[in-house]
Amino acid sequence: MSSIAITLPDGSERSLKTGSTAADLAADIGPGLAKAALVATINGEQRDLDVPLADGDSVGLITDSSDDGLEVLRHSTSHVLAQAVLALWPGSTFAIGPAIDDGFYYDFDLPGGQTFTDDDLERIDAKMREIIGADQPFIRGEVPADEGMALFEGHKYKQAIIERVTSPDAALDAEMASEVDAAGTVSFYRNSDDFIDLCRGPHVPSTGRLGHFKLMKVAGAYWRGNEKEPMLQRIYGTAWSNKKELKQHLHRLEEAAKRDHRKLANELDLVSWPNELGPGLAVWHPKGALVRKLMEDYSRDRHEHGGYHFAYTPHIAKAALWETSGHLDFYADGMYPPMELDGATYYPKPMNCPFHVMIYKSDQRSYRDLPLRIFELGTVYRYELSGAIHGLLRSRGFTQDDSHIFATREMLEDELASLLDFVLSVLRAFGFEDFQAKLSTRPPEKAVGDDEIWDMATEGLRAALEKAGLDYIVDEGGGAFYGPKIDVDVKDAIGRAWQLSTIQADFNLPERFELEYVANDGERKRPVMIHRALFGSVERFFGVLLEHYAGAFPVWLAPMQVQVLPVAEAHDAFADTVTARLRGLGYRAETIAATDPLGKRVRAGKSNKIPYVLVVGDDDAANDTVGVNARGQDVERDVSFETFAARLANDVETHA
RNA sequence: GCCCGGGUAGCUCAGUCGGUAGAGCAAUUCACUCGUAAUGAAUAGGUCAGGAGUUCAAUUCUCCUCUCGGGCUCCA
Repeated sequence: MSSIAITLPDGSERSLKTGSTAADLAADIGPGLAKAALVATINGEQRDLDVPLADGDSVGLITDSSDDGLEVLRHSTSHVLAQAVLALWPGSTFAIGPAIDDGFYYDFDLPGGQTFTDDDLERIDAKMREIIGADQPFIRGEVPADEGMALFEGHKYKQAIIERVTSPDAALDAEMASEVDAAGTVSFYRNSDDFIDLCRGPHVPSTGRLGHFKLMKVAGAYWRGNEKEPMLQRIYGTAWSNKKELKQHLHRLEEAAKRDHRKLANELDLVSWPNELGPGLAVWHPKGALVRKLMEDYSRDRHEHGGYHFAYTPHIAKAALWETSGHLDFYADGMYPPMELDGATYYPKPMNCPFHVMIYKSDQRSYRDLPLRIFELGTVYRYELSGAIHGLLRSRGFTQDDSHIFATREMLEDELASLLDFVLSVLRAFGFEDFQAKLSTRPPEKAVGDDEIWDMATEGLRAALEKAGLDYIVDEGGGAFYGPKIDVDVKDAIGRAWQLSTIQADFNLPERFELEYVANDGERKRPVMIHRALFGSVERFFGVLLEHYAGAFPVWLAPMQVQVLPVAEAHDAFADTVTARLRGLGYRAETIAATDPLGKRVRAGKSNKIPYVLVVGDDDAANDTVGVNARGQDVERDVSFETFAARLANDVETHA
């Protein structure tokens, strides 16, 4: 047979000469595609373009306009990074280098424990561009494992990978999966006489296809992600199909940096982290505290109307409580150390749950009392690793909007459904519209509770998600040992996902604390507990809101809602009456007296992201009007006070 | 906790190849009284994160500590 038939993704067939490769197919279809194609899918599997095709193959061509193509491009760029580093640091060795979101990384071990500095990135970048300029082909080879070991003589991490993936019971981890095939043979790619890398592939045909990349940063990373293993030197980069995409990505990073809540907290005078306090401990300045109070007030109001009972509990408790709860057994590392006094040992609380359990236990409970919903804004202290601390998003002292719901098994499903509705409703009130949920089910080992209750709770959570019409993924076996859970992520204004709310069933604490209620048949039964945090932590939620709104809080949350600017000193008195009237209506308003020029005061108001900056002059004093500068909008002159007040009222009412 | 990089005025930063520091903004005072994103001038403000070492001399070099940032790990 001198020709083969190939099926294309659209179902059409194409006839090619025997021995043709995927690259030939691309060329046959058109020169544009020949240039753009990076890899092929052959019968559903990604392969290099130089792979010969067989009669009857289904073949698709992947370009850099697809996610798959970008991934290949990034993976190939990581190889070029490795080649550059190995060339520049003789004696260095390399571990793994996968594609990741937006880019790639590669882990290295430099001789003599050397480390990269930021300056090294420039040298590496230059070397990489040299390699790309040389347009070296990526040539695949395959050898048995033992030959592979010889091929990577002196490269212990590569050898470890070969051993790992070719051992019969190799549990392939995801990171290594991109390195090799687990079929007793290993594949590698040769770019030049000096460089080969263990790799499953596929790769772009040659290094000349690459180039729109930027090395971003140097970081330490443990070999195999295990803190017991050696620390390797990781270089991160970003790579795109063209210059414009790369530029846009860098621009997005800049925009995200502008929204950094730590930067905004400083600029807007909301929160600070004095070194004197210690890592992960913040002080809330008046403006930040005001926003937080508004958030908390809103939360309390919703909970009050949602059938919750408020509670307050202490910040410390004796060791016995934490022994019963189990925290000292499995969470001691995360707890602040104990305080000894009066012959007893006290711990700061890392969680509120045991206290709410105490409230439950303070009385004999009937099924008629259930569900019992306890709510507290409870401040907890956790000893987070110093390197894990991140502004308000991860701190050592924070306030959970913590609810514990005690219910019977029979009530579980309805309760979970209404809880989820409640959570979503409150999140929407804060301007979040886009949600993604995760349902985590029973872990394969070590779980408490019988099958029946796990099923009931898991199905209850699933039903709640279905009923709410929420997108969700299932993390099989991802639940805690004490019960299944739902985590809710929200997407912010620039598309980043934040995990905020959680609803967790708990079969463990009711056992440990021997909780009971009297059922309608007089029997004593064990209730189920549900942990539910909505903001997660007030501090973290505040940080997320700050980034979501880029500091421009909606009117109902803005620490200062209106500034009134008299044009000149002659108008100070009228400005004061406008301010006083607004305050009388319950708004947060202030006059900025005419000591500075108007332009300067307008600018300051805008910089502080004040929702409304009003300017009042002669005309306004005469006609009881104001000049309205709404944040982000053009000036409106001669607006009557009443019209403006109605607009404010509407903004606050609708949370606009 | 681990790897890398930082810490200079309230803020954003410059600077000193070792001779104890500078700008802009902010603050204060004075003048200007102004209809929409920075009026002008003057003044004040710093143990150059802290400690130790080397040196005639350290903010600068070295070491340690604290702390911040980026990652890793962790977040039952």
